[in-house]
Amino acid sequence: MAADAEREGRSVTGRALRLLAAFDVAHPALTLSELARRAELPLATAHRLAGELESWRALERGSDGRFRVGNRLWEMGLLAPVSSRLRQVALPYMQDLYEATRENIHLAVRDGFDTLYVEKLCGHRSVPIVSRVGGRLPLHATGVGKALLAGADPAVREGYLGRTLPRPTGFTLVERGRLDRELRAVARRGYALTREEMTLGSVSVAVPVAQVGSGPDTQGAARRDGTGDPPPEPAAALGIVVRSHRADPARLVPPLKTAAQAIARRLEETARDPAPGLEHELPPLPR
Amino acid sequence: MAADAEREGRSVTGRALRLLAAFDVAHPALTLSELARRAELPLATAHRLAGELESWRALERGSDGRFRVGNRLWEMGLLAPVSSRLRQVALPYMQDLYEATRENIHLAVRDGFDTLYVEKLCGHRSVPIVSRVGGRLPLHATGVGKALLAGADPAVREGYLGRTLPRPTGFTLVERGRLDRELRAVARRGYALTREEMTLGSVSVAVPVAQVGSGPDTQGAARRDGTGDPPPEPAAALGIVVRSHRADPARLVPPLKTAAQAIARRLEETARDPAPGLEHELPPLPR
DNA sequence: TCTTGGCTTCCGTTCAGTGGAAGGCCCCGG
DNA sequence: CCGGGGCCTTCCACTGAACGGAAGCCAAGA
Repeated sequence: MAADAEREGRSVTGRALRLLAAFDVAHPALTLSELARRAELPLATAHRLAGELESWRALERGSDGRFRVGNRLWEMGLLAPVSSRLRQVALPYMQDLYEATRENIHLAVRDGFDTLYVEKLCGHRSVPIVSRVGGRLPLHATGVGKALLAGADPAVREGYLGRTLPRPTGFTLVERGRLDRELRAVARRGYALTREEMTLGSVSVAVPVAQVGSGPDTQGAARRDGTGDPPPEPAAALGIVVRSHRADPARLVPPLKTAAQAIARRLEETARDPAPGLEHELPPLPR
Repeated sequence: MAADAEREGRSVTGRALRLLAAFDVAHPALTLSELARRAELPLATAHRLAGELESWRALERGSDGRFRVGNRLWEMGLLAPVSSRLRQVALPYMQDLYEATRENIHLAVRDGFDTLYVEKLCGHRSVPIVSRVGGRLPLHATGVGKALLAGADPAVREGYLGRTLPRPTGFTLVERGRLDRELRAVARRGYALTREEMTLGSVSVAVPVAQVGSGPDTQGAARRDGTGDPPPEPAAALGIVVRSHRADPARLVPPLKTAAQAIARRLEETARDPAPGLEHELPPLPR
């Protein structure tokens, strides 16, 4: 740890990124001193680096003197594949699902040991829900999370199950054996069902969105041979959250599967073609 | 320029940010060499820095060896106020507008001399449109842009009008005098109307979302006195884009104004209260 | 008035960052 | 089969950019 701490912040880039990482949902705006404290940097250093980040508009400084994440960084972030490809492709299908059900529709990916929420549609009428776009929740307690974990690389599943898992409600499965069995069932069935395992009163149904042949050239050809590579981890998971007293959530599975398949297909298609129309973009140089 | 170029990339932070800035909509995935060329950095330097950014998950490297913007950066970006406050607050009202009209609903802010699109709702049925969340378009050619420019600081308006303006269609107003008159009219009316000035066949209507008293303590008190500070620049603009043959787009103004007012009010309210519920967030330390 | 806490600037020291060069890999064309 | 041209990676001696302690400024509060 001493060695790690030694290594981590030693590089300039590292220090700069530590400044950025000092922001989170609970602290979206920080004074210089707070920033320095949270990033564990000397004030003078934080001042210089934050100033530099500001001049590049990675940070912005409000009239109150506080630093916030800058529009430039937000713009950059939108270029991440989760947003610019996955979200883009999935959105119309998610909207169809929303309009048909008027419930919370979720799109998530696995990021390390977390469910990372990529998009969420909800109206006034939907169950209020803890998820947040860009937010994280444990994999084992959410519908989309179980769908992702069930399809994940065995090594990842092992690693996940080998830890002490948080237990948001009394219904959350945390014992290794039961959770493992549940995940196998999810994999077999092709969908995950979660009953109040994250939030009391909420039930969720989720299906994986299949990863297409990873290369850009596996097109119509018969998937290798019958044998082969273990099935690739799902690209994402698509889920719906409803009130627990709603009749038969399993009824939602077929439309979910249809949408997931369509998304997977479109993901594969768009993996090939070049770039969409470019416009009038990212013009101003900083400083 | 020589001096600028000299200054810009000289700092490590600068170099790192140049790497990030090498990505754009048309180039969301870059090989190391492309990255180095686009950032104008020696290959060895780009290699080292990109590796460091990767270890912090600001960049990710695909199985094809290409770098892409990382999920971590995307997550960070979502903490920017445009997304975490403005978008958050505006979204439900935008959805109401969408459900009532089924047309493209836009939320945008001014960023320098550009319209920066913060959110966009559109269904299958809406006019296909050039805007993109996180994308930029000229201020003078779009509905939201004109609403923003009309309310902007006079210095900004001056600066904008003093340049040579792009002319996406034959209907775009680019002569200084006419555009200036148009902007005054927009300010007087309280809404902007754009007829095929950006895209042939599309018309848009937009209203400003008022900036609330900037301090967190101007609450109920009478706005200073009658005299005072020039009216603050709008926080954002809200707009609808429809096909040009649709009857009377001005009919959309009242609902837009209502929504914009509601958004402004909620923005003011949420400016005060502390932080929303924090959860299970940003857990893993890199490397 | 004095204190406290936040912010900014300065400047001499030093060590992290630099980038040319060399080597490995793969693909293509002769 | 070999040579050339992409890519990517690693190495390492030099050097100037980054560091951060310290001092000074300002505003709020006691």
